[in-house]
This record gives sequence, C-alpha cells and structure tokens, in this order.
Amino acid sequence: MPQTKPTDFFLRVYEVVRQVPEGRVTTYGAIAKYLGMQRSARLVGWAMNAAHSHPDVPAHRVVNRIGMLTGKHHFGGPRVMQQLLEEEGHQIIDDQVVGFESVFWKPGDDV
DNA sequence: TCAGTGACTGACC
DNA sequence: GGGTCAGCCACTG
Repeated sequence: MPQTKPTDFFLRVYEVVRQVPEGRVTTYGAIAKYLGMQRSARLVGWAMNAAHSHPDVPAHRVVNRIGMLTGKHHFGGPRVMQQLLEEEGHQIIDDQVVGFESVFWKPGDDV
C-alpha cells in the first residue's frame, strides 16, 4: 500500500502480537521497533488498550522492557493477565515475568 | 479545533 | 547509580 493509515499501525501491532508464540512474551518497544517506530512504544500501549475489541490479540504476552505487567489492570482485573501468563507456563513474581530474557520473543524471530 | 492523556523508552543530568 | 525529561502518535472531551 502506498500510504499507511494511522489505523494500519494498530492493525500491524495486532498482527505482530498474534505472531507471539505461546509461552513467549514480547515488549512494547520491540513491537514498535519492528514497525519502525521505536520511539512510539506508547502507541503500542495505546493499541493494546484498543485491542479489547480484538479477542484474537494475546495482549497479555506484551509487557514492558523489563518484563513487568504494567497493563494488567486493563484485563478486567489485576490478576487476569498474570493468570493467563501462568497458564502458558510463565512464573510471575511481583508483577514481573521470571526469566523474562529467556522467554522474550523478538518480532520476526520465528522466521 | 485544541489541549490533555496514555498498558513506553532512551538519553541526559 | 538513580531520578527526571522529552518524544512519539492516536483518541477523547
């Protein structure tokens, strides 16, 4: 497409998040960087805020750069995000993913 | 139409 | 080594 609509950014974010393998997590910054907008990590967060209308988007697999579940309150409860991650085999301590670096998935790494 | 806000990040002091 | 600041862009009032 010759022109990138603002909403396309959201759709691309969703697309990247959907590619995150089960049992892995990624970061807002990684997604933003992958889309060529590393400085716009907040936009990824905003996209996640709007991702509620996209059930296919595993937003719980997106954390900040240190593996902290900063967006957990947006899941309808402070423990929902943690529970979802634990069901995928993660261990959450103090709102942080244990061994975050080991489960970190970089967009484009699956290829 | 304008200004403020937000699930972040990197750089600077 | 730790805290503060600015930047990015879309949505809402």
